[in-house]
Amino acid sequence: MEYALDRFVAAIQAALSATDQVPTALIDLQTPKPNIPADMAFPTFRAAKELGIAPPKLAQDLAATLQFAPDALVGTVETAGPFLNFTLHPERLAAAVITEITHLGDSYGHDDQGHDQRVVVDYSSPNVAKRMHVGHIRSTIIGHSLVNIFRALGYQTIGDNHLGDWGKQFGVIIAAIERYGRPQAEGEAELAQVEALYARYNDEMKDHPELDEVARQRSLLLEQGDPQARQIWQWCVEMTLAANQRNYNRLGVQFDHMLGESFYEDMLPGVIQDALDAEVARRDADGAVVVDAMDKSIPTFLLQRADGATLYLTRDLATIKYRQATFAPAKMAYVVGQPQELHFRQLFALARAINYVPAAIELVHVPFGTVFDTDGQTISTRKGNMIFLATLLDEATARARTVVEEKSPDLSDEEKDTVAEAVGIGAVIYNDLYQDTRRNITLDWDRMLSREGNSATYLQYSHARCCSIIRRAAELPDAGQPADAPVQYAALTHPAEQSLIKHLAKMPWAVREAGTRYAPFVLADWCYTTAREFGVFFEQCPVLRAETPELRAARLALVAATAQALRNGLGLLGIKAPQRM
RNA sequence: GACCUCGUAGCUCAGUGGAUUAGAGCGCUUCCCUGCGGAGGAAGAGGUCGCGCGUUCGAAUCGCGCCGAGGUCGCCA
Repeated sequence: MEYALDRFVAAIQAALSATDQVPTALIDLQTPKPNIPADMAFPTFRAAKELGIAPPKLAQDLAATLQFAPDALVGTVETAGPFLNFTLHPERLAAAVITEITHLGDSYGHDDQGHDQRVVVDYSSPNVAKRMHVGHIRSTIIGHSLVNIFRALGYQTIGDNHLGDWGKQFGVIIAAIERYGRPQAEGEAELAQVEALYARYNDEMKDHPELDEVARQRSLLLEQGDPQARQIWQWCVEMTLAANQRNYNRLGVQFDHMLGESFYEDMLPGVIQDALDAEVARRDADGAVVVDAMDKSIPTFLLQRADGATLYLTRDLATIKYRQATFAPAKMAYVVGQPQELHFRQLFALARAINYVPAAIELVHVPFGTVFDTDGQTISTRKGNMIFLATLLDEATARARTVVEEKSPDLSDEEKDTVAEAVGIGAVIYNDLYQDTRRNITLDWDRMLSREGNSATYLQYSHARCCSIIRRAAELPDAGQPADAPVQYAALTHPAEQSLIKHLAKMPWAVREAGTRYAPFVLADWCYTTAREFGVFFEQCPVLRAETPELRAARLALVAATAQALRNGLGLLGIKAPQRM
């Protein structure tokens, strides 16, 4: 895709090249800082040095000879010492950007850079027989947004929920259910009961060592495919999926695959053998399969225990092999907490060493920071400060509902519910996406559900205000402007209008950067700035009461474009944008 | 001890080689409701960009060394 700003940059590069005064390789354009009155700049330092000219002189010479097409998006060219500054042509930009947004609609900001390429995103990955908590929610929200972003960039995106559905703990769960019976509840409550049974069995095991033996045996039976053990396990998986699905539905999350750890069990002996054959792993004296340190930053690790059991890393290795063989993706991304950073470095290094994935394929760990409570403690059941996803969403929605009741009493009950859900869930999502995900975050209700400043509610509110203007415009009698008259974009000369338009033009760049950096916050930041720019415009530029019908029509088009772009941006973050709230 | 991430305003964070005044939000001090939704907008106070040395015409940004915070380091996931 080539958007207005892309054409602007391309025109500058072409014109600079055409002067024959500077080699194309030395043309390095930059977006200047906001205090510089220019939209694109060419700092001539490097080029001037290569050419043996003084930078200001080169800038002057270039400025004197640059030629642009009469319809180019370039407005003015000026030198500022060693800098060559370019501005956008205000009227042409306004027309170009607003028409682009109008024509592309929901796909404004999308791209085709991922054409013919696939990307696998591994995210959410909750454990079976456990409720989802704050850790999973970060993975779910960040991963979902990345899936949206890559899809928008034209990649065929495969979201895979790598369920923790295998392991020793199932021996205990099966034994517990046999001993105490299946819980009789629904959804999240049923899951909570299974958790309780698990804890109860573990407790009882301390005084009755024979129970430990039973659990061990059930674990073995499950691995051997015993029908009864298998059946209880299957029930756990389905029950967990059903409970989680409610959370996913509320968050708007859908997966293409839910291939849990159990799916890869049969492949494990094979990948261990692959590692041994490739001579990147060896069997040590105890019988464990060891991968020796490859590097200072990749210390020794194990692929198989001395007793023959496999490990987390073994399953992840099988997963990589499977994904490569099945999807042949250009990128594989793992949205997993920062504490597992070393694990992924080891995993990726090993996968490369065995040649499971070609060098051209990107293997990326997208780490996210830990969630702490307001006392700086990690969140855990043991500390009694655990917060589950369902509770979080309920609480957020309930709080939003109170505000909706207060601010918009005229909405119907049904509308209030819809808005409260959008606002509450939006706040939860935004809390995980508005800043660099690597940062540790503090779970602070007041901050998370804040409605002011850089918050989801503020963005949604800005969008609703746009919609309100559009709605009222449709109700007003026609102000003498025929509906099909061409919009006079040239009328949009107010600084607040220009600033907003320039910012709307940047959305495609924000989406691309969010993709290359695996950083949804880049897009969140774009949305926030959009809302701010609109806020200024809203105060300074009356739309419905504009001085002339032409100006009103042009501003209306700008408002509609703003709403569309903001809605698209929020959509990529996974946040709903109600028309009224 | 090694490795990873981070250290920017009272708090939470953007900016990660370029251009007199390093940007936001929250909080604080003032303004703006006879005007399209005040869940808004404007203005102000508040910063030796953890410390030091170096590279460069130029460093919050790159390199090295410290200090501080969080995390990880073969038989958990």
